[in-house]
Amino acid sequence: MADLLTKRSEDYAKWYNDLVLKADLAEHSDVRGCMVIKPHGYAIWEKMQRALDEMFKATGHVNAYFPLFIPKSYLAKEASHVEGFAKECAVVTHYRLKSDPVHGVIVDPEAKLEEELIVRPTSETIIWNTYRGWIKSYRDLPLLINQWANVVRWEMRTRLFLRTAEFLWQEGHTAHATKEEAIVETERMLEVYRVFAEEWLAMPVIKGIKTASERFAGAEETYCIEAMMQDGKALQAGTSHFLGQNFAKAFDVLFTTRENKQEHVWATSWGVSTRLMGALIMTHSDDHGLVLPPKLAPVQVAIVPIAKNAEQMEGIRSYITPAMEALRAKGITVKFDDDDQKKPGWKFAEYEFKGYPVRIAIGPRDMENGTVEVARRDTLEKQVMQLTDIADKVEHLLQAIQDNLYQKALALRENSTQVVDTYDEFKEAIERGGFILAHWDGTAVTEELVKEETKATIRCIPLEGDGSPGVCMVTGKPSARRVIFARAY
RNA sequence: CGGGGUGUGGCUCAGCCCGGUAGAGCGCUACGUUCGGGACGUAGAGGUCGGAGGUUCGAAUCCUCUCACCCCGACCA
Repeated sequence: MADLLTKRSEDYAKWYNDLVLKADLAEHSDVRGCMVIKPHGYAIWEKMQRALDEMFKATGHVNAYFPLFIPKSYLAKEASHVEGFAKECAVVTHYRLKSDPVHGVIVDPEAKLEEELIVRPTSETIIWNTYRGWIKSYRDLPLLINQWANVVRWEMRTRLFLRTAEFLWQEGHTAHATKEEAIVETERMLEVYRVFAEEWLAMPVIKGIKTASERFAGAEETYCIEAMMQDGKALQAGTSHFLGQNFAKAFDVLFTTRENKQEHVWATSWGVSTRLMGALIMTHSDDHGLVLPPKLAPVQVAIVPIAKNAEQMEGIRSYITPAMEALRAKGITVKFDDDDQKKPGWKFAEYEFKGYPVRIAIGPRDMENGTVEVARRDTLEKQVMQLTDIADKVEHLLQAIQDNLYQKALALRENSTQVVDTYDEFKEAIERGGFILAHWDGTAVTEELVKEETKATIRCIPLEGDGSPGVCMVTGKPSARRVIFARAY
């Protein structure tokens, strides 16, 4: 069965594509750059959504929904925002088709829109245009809103989950009375993302700030969490932006202060997308298929009965039912696979490939011995356990798997992080891959030079870790602290 | 948007150079034997060869155009 999947060591990109397709996570649609997210993939996304949504609610946010279509003129109101997104917008120019003897249907030339609409690449503009009507006084602030939505960015090159023309995400958009409060919000949501990445995805991340060239179009400051994939490349897993008063000024959003003065509000926005699915896959999965952290697995425990006939099947069912009930009482999701069309061996391979964290097999031998066979996906270890207290044992095992995945990913990142002081060392280090901590003089010129010569970009200026000053590895000019360079997705 | 590649049953591909009316494996259907790591046997079903035009007695095969997808570059959550 190993030949189902390209090995990571042979071709990492192909391994990823094969895995996404064969684990039934997603497939390409007939529309270029777009994907169909299949039930197994979507179930994982739903678990991410639920966990994040609860975290947003717990930090005082509420959900709303803003339109897919945005008047073209809105985009033009914030200068750097236009520049960032204009090149990749889908535009709606007509609102009607008509039948045509040759082509079936054609766009009705009579139905041209007076003002063309763009399909949102992100919603800052329409949201801030709306907020103008909602915010009049400091009493209306802060305004803490999130939306779950799809957005479209017409990308040249796409990859399932990592970069698609249409993707699903959440975007938070908040308004505040003061700069300080907006920055606190930006940092708070970044921390929410860190906790989510580490505790749910079991994916260690580094919190940092983007350089000016990597900053979100329209932001004063872009914060991010950066993760390292198994091939040593960096992946931006989430961003949180301090937008200053840029959008408030562009859309005229003023509020009356306590002192009865008119001021522009301060804004943030933050988002994570279905790209996290790609991050999840590339952080944990192996040559045997998908590996899911238990907290995000749609089904945590698959139970495979080994039965020759319906009678044995029922015997096994009643043997294991108390344990299943005990597991479910703990909130653990369990599937008893009584499909008699498929053989146990087939099921083993299938659950392994699709990343079910724990598999329990029960056959006649176990029935005699009062045991079950428990297999864990992360290490592929199998052991025979007494049925007694099996729910407790599995609960602990799930936790152990969650922890192990995080620790393994952390160890990989630490082993693949290099500290260098000279540009020559850097050029060698970047070929080995991983994160490189090096001093940088803070200029876009140096950043661009490194990018051109090595294809490595500054992933972020870390918020934590060694913050001691030094000199730039390229120019020798003063550097405030080491930054993270890497090749990135 | 440049450079390369591929389109043939559901999937992976052979056939194309050198034209003669489409094949394999997997999957699928039925029946039987099986069932502790993707079982086996027997019998079946399933294809406008991406699309359009052309050459020819005859095109999956040759020519022209076109569409889609994949990989590599320039741009990006």
